[in-house]
Amino acid sequence: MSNTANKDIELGLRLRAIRERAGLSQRALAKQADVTNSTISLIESGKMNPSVGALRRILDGIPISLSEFFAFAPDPGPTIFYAAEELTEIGKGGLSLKQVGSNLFGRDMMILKETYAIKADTGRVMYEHDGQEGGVVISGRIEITVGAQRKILGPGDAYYFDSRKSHRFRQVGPEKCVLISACTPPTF
Amino acid sequence: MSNTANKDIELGLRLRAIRERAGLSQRALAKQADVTNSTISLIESGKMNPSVGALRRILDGIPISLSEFFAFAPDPGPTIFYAAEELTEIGKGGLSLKQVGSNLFGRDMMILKETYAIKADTGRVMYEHDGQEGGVVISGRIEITVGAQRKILGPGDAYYFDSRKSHRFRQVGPEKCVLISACTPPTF
DNA sequence: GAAAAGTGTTGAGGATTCAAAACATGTCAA
DNA sequence: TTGACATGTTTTGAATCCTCAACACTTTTC
Repeated sequence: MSNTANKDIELGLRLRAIRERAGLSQRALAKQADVTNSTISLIESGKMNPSVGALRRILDGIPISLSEFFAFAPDPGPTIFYAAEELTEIGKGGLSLKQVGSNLFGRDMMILKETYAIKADTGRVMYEHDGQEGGVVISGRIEITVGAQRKILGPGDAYYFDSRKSHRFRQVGPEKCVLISACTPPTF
Repeated sequence: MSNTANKDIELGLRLRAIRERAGLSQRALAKQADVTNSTISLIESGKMNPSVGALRRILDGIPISLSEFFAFAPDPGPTIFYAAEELTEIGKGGLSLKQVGSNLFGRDMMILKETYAIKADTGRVMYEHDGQEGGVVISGRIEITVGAQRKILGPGDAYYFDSRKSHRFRQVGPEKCVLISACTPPTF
């Protein structure tokens, strides 16, 4: 028994939870996974530290990816959903910025629905702040300048850049532009 | 040598890429990870199928989580703009996930355009990962379950929650559902 | 009720992992 | 060159995984 015994148990319980959620018995899973039932039993009871290969075969039989497996866990909680009318408007001028929730508490990101009116422009002054930002254009067209690069994006196009680069957004074309963006951290 | 040899190599190359990106030698990582350098060498050259415990110790020394490790896709790119066709498709089944840029490294966020076909469902298995996620619905309707809470969202509605809560997305209604989401972190 | 088939949980043994230390390069400084 | 130190690779042996098989128990079937 090594110093990783507790980790083994944690891993075992995780496997058991997922297997049971999938409605499989140890033997049924073993058959699909090309592993013996004893292996699964030992893993689930924390008495064995499986090889990655064995675990992979087992998870393939569920099926679930290794990445998903190690990310899985059960847990419940607080304020989550926002109706369209509830998005808080923080824009000004020809630029409407609708924020998902408040930016203040314990948020790692700010998510915005941005609507640029005809010729709306974040201005000649380029913004620079810590963090990163990205988004996807929903409708209309917008010209984005990041550092020395400039591009016009249309519906479905997207962007992602480090916010420390100077950047500017400018609506172009005959139609207002809507995009969904996210930025981190939520500092202003 | 088993039938998982190619998988072993894949895993080894993955480890090597991440280790080198972290600027660590095999011995340096071995010391931090409380593993011997030979173990790392054998894994990287695909001659050994490590135990989960060993791999965990090694990744702790980098550090990177198991989930991140298995989610990592070697694909660099300082790109800023992405044409609609260039968004990388990472979904499966009735669920289309189009990612703005490709994976983890140096990114604080992942931004997705998610398209749920009729009755598409992320499944009963609930996911957990560190970080937070949020999004805005563009069209269609979707039922989102987060922990004990459940709600149906339509165009313009939004959500934001801690990713450690178990969550599930399920398309409802007669029309496919499109939403833009962001999640954090692909941390390091 | 007894047989049959299901469940998860143990031992024994061959196969594999993993640590320790040697091996094989290559680089840098004297 | 020579030595000192870095890199990744390989060998050897003890520890561990993993299979096969049997075990103990519950549920289903006749």
